[in-house]
Amino acid sequence: MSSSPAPSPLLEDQICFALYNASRALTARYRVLLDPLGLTYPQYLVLLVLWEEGPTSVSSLGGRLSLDSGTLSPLLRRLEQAGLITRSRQPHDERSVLVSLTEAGDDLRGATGDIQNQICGATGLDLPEIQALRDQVAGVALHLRATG
Amino acid sequence: MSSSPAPSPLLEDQICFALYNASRALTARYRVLLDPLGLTYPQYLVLLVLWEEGPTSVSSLGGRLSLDSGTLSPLLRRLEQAGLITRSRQPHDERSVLVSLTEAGDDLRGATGDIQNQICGATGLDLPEIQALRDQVAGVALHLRATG
DNA sequence: TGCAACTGAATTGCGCACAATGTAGTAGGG
DNA sequence: CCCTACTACATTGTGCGCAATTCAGTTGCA
Repeated sequence: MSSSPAPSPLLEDQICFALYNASRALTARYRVLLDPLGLTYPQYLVLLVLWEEGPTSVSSLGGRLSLDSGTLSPLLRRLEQAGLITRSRQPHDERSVLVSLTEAGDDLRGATGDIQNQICGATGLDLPEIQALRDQVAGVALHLRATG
Repeated sequence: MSSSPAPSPLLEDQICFALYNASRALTARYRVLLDPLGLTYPQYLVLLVLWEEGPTSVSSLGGRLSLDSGTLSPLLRRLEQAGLITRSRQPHDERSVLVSLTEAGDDLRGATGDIQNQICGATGLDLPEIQALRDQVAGVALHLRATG
């Protein structure tokens, strides 16, 4: 008590560790479900955007997912090699790359139908709780990105 | 409406993406604060445990942080090369490696004192809100890991 | 028109995460 | 005392995540 070793915060007290830990735990649950489809979790997120929006530029994907080309370029290359997407330069602007689903990529949508239910069940929360927590967490992320 | 392209969930509706995104956003804020100290965020977490517990085995660190030796071994090697920790085999069990802070590693504790306040401020929440959110998120992580 | 500034992707380098494997050390049963 | 099983850690390989750089293509302006 005399030299007071400074009050460094306990690990479990930190919101940051809670988010970091929960995010990894959730990704691990997704891994079990996505592995049979040959997908990783970030790849699945990219497909979600493509299923929702149709053909999308790399920069637009990056905007939705907050990922830069350093992450997306190799990820998209692997999806292309897997035959799930195609990449083509936009005619009116050769700098921009348009990412489109192949038929195989579109067909995967059906195979992922039940994943969401299983994940929600694994959280141990009911749907209103999940939605409330999601909105709170999304609000924090928005505030962090906006004031960065 | 005729062929019903299947109801794949919207990205923003997903609790998983919210956690994934918030975790990365928070790590990005830490990066700005930790970079001047030559630390990464996972390295900072390891130091938090060592400041709290004192000399700790690799497996104990892994238990606290939910990280395996594949992640911790190279991370600890970098902390050792930076002169912040030492690693030594336990005399009574040569399999176990005891991780201890050097004086430089212990001194870093003081330099990290204000980080926590700055991070809390960056979330846009007040302290009770942060604590409530932290407990909810930690509960989800616990449930996910326990039922995995 | 020519050229500087800008933009969108790709590449490079480094540090996690994590599965799978390897290895040294320990413990326990015969 | 062996021999097997087990444990703790290290290593290898793959895929993010992100900063920094490069490069082709575009835009704007003198």
